[in-house]
Amino acid sequence: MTVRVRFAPSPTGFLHVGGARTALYNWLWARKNEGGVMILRIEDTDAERSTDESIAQILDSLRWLGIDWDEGPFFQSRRADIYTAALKRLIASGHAYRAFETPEELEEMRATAMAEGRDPVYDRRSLNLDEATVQRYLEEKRPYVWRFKVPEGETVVPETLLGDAEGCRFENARLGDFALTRSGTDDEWGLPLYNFCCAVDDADMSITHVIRGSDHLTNTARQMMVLNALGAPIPTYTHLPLILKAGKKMSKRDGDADPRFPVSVSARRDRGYLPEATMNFIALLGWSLDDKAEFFSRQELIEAFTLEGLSKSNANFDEDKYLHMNAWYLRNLPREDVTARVRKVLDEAGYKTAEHDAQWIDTIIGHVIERCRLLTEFPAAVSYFFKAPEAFEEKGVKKIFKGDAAPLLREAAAVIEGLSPFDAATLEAALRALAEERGVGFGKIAQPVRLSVTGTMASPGLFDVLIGVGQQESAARMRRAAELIEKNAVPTFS
RNA sequence: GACCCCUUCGUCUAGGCUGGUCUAGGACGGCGCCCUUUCACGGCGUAAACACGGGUUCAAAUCCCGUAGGGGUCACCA
Repeated sequence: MTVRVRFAPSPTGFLHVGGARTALYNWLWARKNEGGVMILRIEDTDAERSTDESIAQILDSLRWLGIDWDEGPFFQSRRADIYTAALKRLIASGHAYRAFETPEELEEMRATAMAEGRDPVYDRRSLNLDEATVQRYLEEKRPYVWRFKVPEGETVVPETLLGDAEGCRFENARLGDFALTRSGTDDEWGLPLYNFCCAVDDADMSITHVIRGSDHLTNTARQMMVLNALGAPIPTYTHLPLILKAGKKMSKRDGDADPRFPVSVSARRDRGYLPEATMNFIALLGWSLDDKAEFFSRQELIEAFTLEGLSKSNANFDEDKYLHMNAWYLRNLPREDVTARVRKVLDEAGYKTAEHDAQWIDTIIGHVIERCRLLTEFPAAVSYFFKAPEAFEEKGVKKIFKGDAAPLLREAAAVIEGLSPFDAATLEAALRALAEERGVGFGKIAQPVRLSVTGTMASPGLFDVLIGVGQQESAARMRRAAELIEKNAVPTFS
């Protein structure tokens, strides 16, 4: 049997990491199985909340992650005929009936049921309406919804992950006669609702495996009842544990409130996360291969992925681990690949990398690469290679720009200026010689030099920095720093 | 509240189906050491968990029951 899966987002906001993981697992399952088909279905039956902008952003995020699809995107909003036909079949077979209650009546019904300790489900009052009353209501043009008449007994959701050997069981009556459509009249059919469309589409698209968040578990029982009523085959279901944020379900409503920890995929991209790291990290939130494997390329993920490897319990989103993984990819992806992406970020930050020697750009990126965890950290990290620091780290100035730092800097500048060739070995020998000559440890020279050239106390190896900055420029910066120290006018930042 | 689901280090997890090889392994984070001109990277080491209570068994993290805790769902949203 060919595997057919779908990712079915509702375009009511951006794609968040939970949705991305659902998409990923479906995609992996399709790609892993010979001939597997990934379908993208946009569940936009809620015209009020669905937006074109969301659709664009969701597709964009999926593409960025490298998750592609074989069929679709299909839009439920354009499949009205299919749902109408299915509804007619349900009506004809006695599985659907009109319900005339107003929202207020339903609200009251729920409140009463709760107060009496019953389940807050629809009490079927319209089901028991006699024919004459129904006719009268219709003539009065009273709006109504079509409700699904749940059968007696129970529904056992065939679950690959949760529940017991058979799956998860639900008592149909407790699920209630849910609405299939929004309210309308005979002149104008009400628009179909989620549980109905979803079931119809899963059948219509011959979906074999439904992989989605476990927040849908109770919906699945409803959808199965519709599938059964339609005589459609039942796919197997896999309800994924949820990704928790601060212990609670991660939702679009959380938004990107905290800019440091956004939940949307696009905001993560903007923050400087790599798609490779994102995919890898997300894959491991609820799935694992064994007790060793951590890093998976796209292809390795496809090969390793199994439904058995899924975890049953909810997972917390660990920012540190995500960051760590991103840093790993920065260091381990092919260098030219990373360089290209970093150049883009640098250009966006105004560095105009095309105006510099490509080899030089690549070299300085190499110098800071293991000090950056996000693409967005690069502009600040390479700043002193492009321009002299305007201010110096306050802590460093206090600690290092003191004593005989200024004369030492002037001497070091003179040494550096006269060097030929200007390479790491020569530089090191000369600077060490100077330290020895002055009877100080190498750090006494290295630290002021670093601070004067970069403005900070932390940097890549000193010789790399000096070579990257350039012979004359380095010497000039050191002299300028000496001057500032002597005038006691070093501009600082903290 | 009702229903459903889940429960191994702070976090993500391996192991659980097929009880003994688990004095519970890995990773992130923490701490310490090494490398070292700083910061990183890297290396080494270390603290840290089977929710609790009963069973079953020669033997339970693994099987059963109960309790507790957590999560999800209870729309004419998806």
